[in-house]
Amino acid sequence: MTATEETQDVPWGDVTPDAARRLMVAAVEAFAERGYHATTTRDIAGRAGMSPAALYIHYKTKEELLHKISTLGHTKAVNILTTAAEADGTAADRLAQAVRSFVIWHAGHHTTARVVQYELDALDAEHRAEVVQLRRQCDAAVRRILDDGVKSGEFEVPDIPGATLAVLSLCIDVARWFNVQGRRTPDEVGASYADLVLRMVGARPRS
Amino acid sequence: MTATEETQDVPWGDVTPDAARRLMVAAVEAFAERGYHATTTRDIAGRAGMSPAALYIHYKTKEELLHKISTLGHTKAVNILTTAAEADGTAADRLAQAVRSFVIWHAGHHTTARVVQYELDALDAEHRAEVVQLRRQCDAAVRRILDDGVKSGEFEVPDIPGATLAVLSLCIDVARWFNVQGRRTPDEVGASYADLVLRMVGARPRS
DNA sequence: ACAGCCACTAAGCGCTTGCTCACCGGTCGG
DNA sequence: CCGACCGGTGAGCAAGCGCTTAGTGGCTGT
Repeated sequence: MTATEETQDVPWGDVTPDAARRLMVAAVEAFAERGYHATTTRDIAGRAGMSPAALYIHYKTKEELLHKISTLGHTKAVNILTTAAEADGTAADRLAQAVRSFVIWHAGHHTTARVVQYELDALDAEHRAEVVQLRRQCDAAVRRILDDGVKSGEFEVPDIPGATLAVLSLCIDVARWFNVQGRRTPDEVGASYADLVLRMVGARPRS
Repeated sequence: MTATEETQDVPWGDVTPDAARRLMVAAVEAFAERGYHATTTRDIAGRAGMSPAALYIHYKTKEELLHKISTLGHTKAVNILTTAAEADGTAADRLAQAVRSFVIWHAGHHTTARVVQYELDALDAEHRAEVVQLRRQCDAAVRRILDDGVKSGEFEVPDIPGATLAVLSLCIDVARWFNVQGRRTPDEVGASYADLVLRMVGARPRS
C-alpha cells in the first residue's frame, strides 16, 4: 500500500545503461529543486558523479533530458488514469481510485511530478506538442468517468469540462506543495483528496 | 462586478516613477511567459522600450524586481482573503466570497499570479522568508472561515488544515491553466469554483 | 599479449548573461 | 544664460553557460 519508496515502478527504473539512469535521476532532482533554466549541465553531471562532458555521451542536449523525463512521467500519469477509468465498478469507485492513485503518485514522486507538471514550456515546440497530446489523454480519462457518473445519476455536475479541469488541477498542484517532511503521507493525502473530489461532483457519501 | 480590466486595483498601479512601473509591467509579462531564469534583463528593458542599463537606475538587481512584484502580489492576495474572512455573513457566504474573489484575481491577473505563485524559489533566502510570511496569512484567513463554519455546524470537515490547503491549492492552480483565449471568463470560473468549494466542505446547497 | 573499442575526462570555444561606467541631453533654479 | 542635476544610453567587462574535441584508461575477444 505504501507508495513512497517503490523500486519497480519508478518511471526511469528501466532506463539503461546505468550511467544514463544516474544522469536522469540527477537531472530530475536538480530540475525539481531549482527549475530547468536555473540548472546547469555541470550541476547534473556533478550530482551523477561524472564530468560535465559525460552528459553528452548519453543525451544530445540538456533539453533532450527534460524531454525524456517529461515523456516518461506523462506516460505514467496516463497509465494511472486510464487504468482507473477502465476498471470495473461504479463511477464513484473509479473516480476515487483515479484521484487516489494519481495523488499518491504526485506526492510520492513529487520531484518527478514537479518537473513533469511545471517545466513544460522549457521544452521546444515539437516536444511540447508531443507532451500536450499525452495531457489530453489524462483529461479524456477523467472526463470519461465523470460522463459515466452523470449518466448513471451518481454524480451531479453542471459543467463536466470545468469539473474535469478542477479535479486534475487539484491533483496536479499536490506536486507543488507536498513536502516529505510534512505530517501527511502520500496515502493519507490520496485518501483525503478522493473524498474531497467525490463531494465536489455531488456523489452521495455512502451509496 | 467585472474584474478583468480594472485600472485602479492593479497591484503596481501606484508604482512610481512612470519608468519604474513600465519596467515592472514588462518584467511581469516576461517572467510569466518564460519564467524568471529564462528572462534576461535585456528582454525586460526591451519590452519597456529602454536600453539594458536603464533597469539598474530603478532597481538594484533583477532579483529585486521579482521581490517587489512578489511582495505586491502577495499583499493583494492577503487583502482579498482577509477582507472576505472578516466580512459579515455566514461562513458559507464568506467562504464563497473568498474563493470567488481570489479566483477572479488569479484568472484576471494570471500573468502576475503566475509569477507570484510559481517563481517563489527564485527569490533569495531572505526575501523568500518575507513572502512565506505573507502566505501564512493567506492560509490563516481561509482557515478562520473553515473553523467558523465547522463550529456553527454549516460545514462538515474532518481535517481543517488539509481542507484549507486543498482550497487554496485549487484556487492558486488557476493561474497555471487559465488562458485568456479560453471560453471561461474569470467571473465564470470564480462562481464555478465557489460552488465546488462549498461542496468540498459539505455546506448544504441552499441554506 | 595485444589491438580495438568505448565510456569517460580535461581543456576550452563561442556566446550570453547580469551588471557597470563614462558620457550625454533636456530641465530648472539663480 | 549657464552650471548642476539626473534619467537615460552605448559600449563593454568578468563570469558562467551549453556544448565540442582530442585524448586516456580499462575492459574485451582472440
